[in-house]
Amino acid sequence: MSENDSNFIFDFISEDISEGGRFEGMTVHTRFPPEPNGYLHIGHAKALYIDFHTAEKFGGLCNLRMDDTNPTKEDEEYVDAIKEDIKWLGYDWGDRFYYASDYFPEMYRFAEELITKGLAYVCELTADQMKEMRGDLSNPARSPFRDRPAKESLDLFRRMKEGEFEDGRMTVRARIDLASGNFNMRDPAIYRINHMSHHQTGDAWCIYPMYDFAHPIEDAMEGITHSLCSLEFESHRPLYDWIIENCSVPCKPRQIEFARLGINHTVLSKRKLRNLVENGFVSGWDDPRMPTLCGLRRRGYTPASIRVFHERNGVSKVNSIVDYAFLEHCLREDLNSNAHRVMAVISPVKLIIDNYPEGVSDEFEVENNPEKPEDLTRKVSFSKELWIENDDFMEEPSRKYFRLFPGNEVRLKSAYVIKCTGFTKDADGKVTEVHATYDPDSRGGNTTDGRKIKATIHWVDARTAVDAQIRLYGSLFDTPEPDLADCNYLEHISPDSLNVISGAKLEASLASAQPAESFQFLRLGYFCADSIESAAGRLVFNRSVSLKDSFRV
RNA sequence: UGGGGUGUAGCCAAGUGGUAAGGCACGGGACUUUGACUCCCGCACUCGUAGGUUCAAAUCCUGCCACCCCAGCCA
Repeated sequence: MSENDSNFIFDFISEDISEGGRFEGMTVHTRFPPEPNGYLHIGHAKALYIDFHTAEKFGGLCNLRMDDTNPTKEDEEYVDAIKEDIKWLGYDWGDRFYYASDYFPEMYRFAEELITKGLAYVCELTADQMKEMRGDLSNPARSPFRDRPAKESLDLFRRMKEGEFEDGRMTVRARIDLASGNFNMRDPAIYRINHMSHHQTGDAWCIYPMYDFAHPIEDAMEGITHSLCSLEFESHRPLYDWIIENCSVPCKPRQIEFARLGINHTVLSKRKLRNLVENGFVSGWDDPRMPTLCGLRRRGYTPASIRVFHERNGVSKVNSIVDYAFLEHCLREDLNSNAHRVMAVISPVKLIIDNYPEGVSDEFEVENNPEKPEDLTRKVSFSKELWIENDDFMEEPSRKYFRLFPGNEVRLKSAYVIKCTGFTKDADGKVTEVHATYDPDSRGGNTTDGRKIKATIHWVDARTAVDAQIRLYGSLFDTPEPDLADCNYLEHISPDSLNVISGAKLEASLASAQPAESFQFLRLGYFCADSIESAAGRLVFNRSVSLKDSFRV
């Protein structure tokens, strides 16, 4: 784990499980409770990291639970996607996979218990009336049904469950404090009527529990000791505790809140992301421009890089916006030490080695990763005609340019030292071919007379090169913080956030690259094999570029 | 205006009465079979702010300021 693996949550938990603490001698148990109404994004990965890592830290367990108490917004499609993304990220919930809906029967009984104790009642205020009677900062809320006898509420609640009433006709409300400064305590609704088929329970229920009532019960049913959630639930904690205190649940979990993640240039709102998908601004939840886990996966992000990103960002209660550059740093670091390096020429120009025999092919052993000799080498073919990067040649070298220009020597990575002898241009003055001679004694790239070669460039054999399209992905958004701006964020989608470059040349070894396999390309950054087009041999690669280098204005 | 939170560098973040860790970004240098990577060096006399307590305060006390969350039958 990271160098500084401590945070305020750990401090609370340590205290809780030590002598005299509320969970003395107990095993720490956490849970990750997504609502299956969208795909997981990098922000959820922070919660995943916190939930799973915290459990692990204390030798405990973390459950995966679908928080599916509102069938209106949820769908089975998301359940599978969420599980897949969590597995990909590398977290394991073992056999502890649950649905909040598993506990609907218990929740119903706890609601009955509250009513029986006079701590809840059936309220017939409409949504609008309830809003009107909610009160304000200086006036308490009201409800004419608050003192309804328990027997009557119990009867109505049963009839609600039997489907006797239409949607919205009545609710069950916890009887707490209509004058509380905390609006969540002003007799919050705990059950509502919704005649809708649920993706797990079908038509078994037409009343569904509200989050504030359901969540503490879900946690308690699973023996969760620490219910970690984001800051916006801080003012719900008194209600969480009230439910735990007044229902005869099997354990008393403690809720601890942490700040959620913000990343600049990045929208992390499920609602907005869904909007992008549904309106066709992107190709889907896994469009590589999306901050979803599946999008990042296609973009070439490795699970380790995302985990490390959150690990190093730390956990606090400060609403913070992390630089996107930090995420990129975490990826580069991982790729640099773990990904195979390959050669690709994005903007090719032909290099002809005039003194190299025609029709002859040679092969060079190139290390896959200089930092990891155990990753061995691959063979790269070489011949008289090669492709090199357009900007590795200059007709008139500028100051401090030490790559290829007439008269200059340069090393072809792992191959030979060559000397530029000339070039040809077309009618438009564009360089079409660069000519050079090679030093036959420099096989492998080392000179025999000890002369120093200042620059090394990458290349691809023209005879075996694979043609490719490179997709350049920039940020989807141009404003620094579209997520924070209360404006029409769709207006801020950068029209150039996707740019396709054709005619790139790749090393032949990439012909068999697997989708979503990540490579590091010498000098060019990092790539991910995204998909292989049906047209034979055409690979499509994503190239992630850092924002400052991107082509955006 | 009620309740709940948070303020340490451009961005994260440690720090819990003993004289401001670390990372990103940035600037400089060394090295290099890629100008990448790696490695060095630099980057807060001061912790939102004003006072107070103390030999000593980012840490304790008081006032003020700024920002975030809460009045869904969403989660």
